[in-house]
Amino acid sequence: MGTRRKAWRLSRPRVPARWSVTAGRLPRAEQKGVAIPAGSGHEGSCPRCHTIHDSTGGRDFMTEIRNLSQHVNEEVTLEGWLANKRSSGKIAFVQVRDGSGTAQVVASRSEVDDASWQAIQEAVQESTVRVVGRVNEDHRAPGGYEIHASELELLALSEEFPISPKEHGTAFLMEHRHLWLRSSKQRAALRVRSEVCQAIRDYFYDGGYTLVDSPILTPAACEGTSTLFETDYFGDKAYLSQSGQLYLEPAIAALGKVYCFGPTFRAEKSKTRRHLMEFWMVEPEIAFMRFEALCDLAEDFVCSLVTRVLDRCAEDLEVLERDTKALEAVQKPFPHISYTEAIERLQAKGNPIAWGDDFGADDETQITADFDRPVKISRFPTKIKAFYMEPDPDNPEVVLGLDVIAPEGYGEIIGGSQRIHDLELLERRLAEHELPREAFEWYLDVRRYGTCPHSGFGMGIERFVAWMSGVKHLRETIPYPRMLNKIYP
RNA sequence: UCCUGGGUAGCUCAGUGGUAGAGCGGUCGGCUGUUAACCGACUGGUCGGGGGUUCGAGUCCCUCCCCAGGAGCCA
Repeated sequence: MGTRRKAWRLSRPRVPARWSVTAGRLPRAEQKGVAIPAGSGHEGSCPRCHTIHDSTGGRDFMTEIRNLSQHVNEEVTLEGWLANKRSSGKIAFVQVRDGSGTAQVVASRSEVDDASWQAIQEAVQESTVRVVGRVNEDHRAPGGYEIHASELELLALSEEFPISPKEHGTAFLMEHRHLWLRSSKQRAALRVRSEVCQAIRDYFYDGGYTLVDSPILTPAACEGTSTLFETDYFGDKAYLSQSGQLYLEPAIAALGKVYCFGPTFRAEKSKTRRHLMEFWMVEPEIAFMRFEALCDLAEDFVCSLVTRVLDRCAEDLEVLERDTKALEAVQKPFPHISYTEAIERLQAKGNPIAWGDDFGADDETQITADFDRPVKISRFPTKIKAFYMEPDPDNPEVVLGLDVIAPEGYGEIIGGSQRIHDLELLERRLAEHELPREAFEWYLDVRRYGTCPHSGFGMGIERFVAWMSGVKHLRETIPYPRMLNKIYP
């Protein structure tokens, strides 16, 4: 290491980055101590919080910054990235980020050894460091806790970090997406995403659903409408899945209530803040569920997720400057209007839309503008919806389809329907949509071998996370967005 | 694919026909409680590519490339 260090170009400490300092994250609800069984190889771990014993050198316990409040007046060891540094000659304030939070480290010239002081001078933004010091409560420190360093070791000097303290354009940031992830708002949005995904799994697990993974590589279009990514499958054509729904329907006969949750792909040349080429979708499908129950499920599901995010992501929402009042208003029941009523409402506002037209982005915004929570719209004209949707028994011109539109312009977050369970009708619809019958034989089997009414919906994860986070563009709700003609990094 | 707005220093931008600019960054120096620290000095350019008009083009014209936002489609 010593020889390596000499090879590095020494440079002066950099001026602080503007990245916000989320110091000393308090432990989340689950982060309680875990008992470490003897002989597990982790005997060195702190019994009060998840810490990692550094087995390579038998050094002190390594503490996660989120747990600092549990170590007041104790000496701790931290390893992390230098997020920011300010210096006044004989005293330095170093913000260290370890993934669990950011902590302020205070180093006085008179209290650290020469090597540590030299390391502090040399370390630049995003260098990795090891800090040993005592945890103090101090109102002057962001987060309320700071570490008075006794030692600071420069583990790896960083090259000049491209993301500097002042503003950057989105094009530049997207080129550096892998580095942009380190900034506070990006970290907060990804944590919200993680929480949403966990909440989804918990909701369905607790509800008795079985996870049924649908294939990514499929032989044909699911709905026959979207443009799909094509790939070679040993000489045959295969397509990246745009929905798992069709593969879920056979599974309900085996497992009753099922869901899939994974990436989906659309090759449409959509270039808007509400579209990605690769996005994640969760799709429940339930045997014997009729339309009204589906509407209730979608509503309950959304409310459950919103509550969970408000409950567990308060700190992240603050970093994101999300107005949580708008989310707190999301309570049952959601307004529920028919497609026809939605058209009438739009026309009353002077919108030239006609019955039979599909809603555009502006139309959706106009509809939700009247409400403070998501809006359910149902019973769409048969011809603008997918082939598998069950006709309304009261009016065969419309189908038992449901869209849930998020407020604040985030658009359609849920689309679902009761499915056609009658074999003959489904065969007719396939023909009307000019879909290749032979490719759907397996799908028709669901109706041949003991059919039942059933329903399901799909929810786009990124749109939901964007709505929760108050982020305007979906690209900031997924770690590595795939966008029109853009696949780097 | 179409519509609109852009491309000037590492980054964000100003510059509407006459010497290429600012802030931030970077480098050097100063500062013992900083909060996007601050103060001083220094550093920084194929003005997206090509062609044209002009005594003279970052600026006007043509063309191509790239980026952003939106439309259609959807989650």
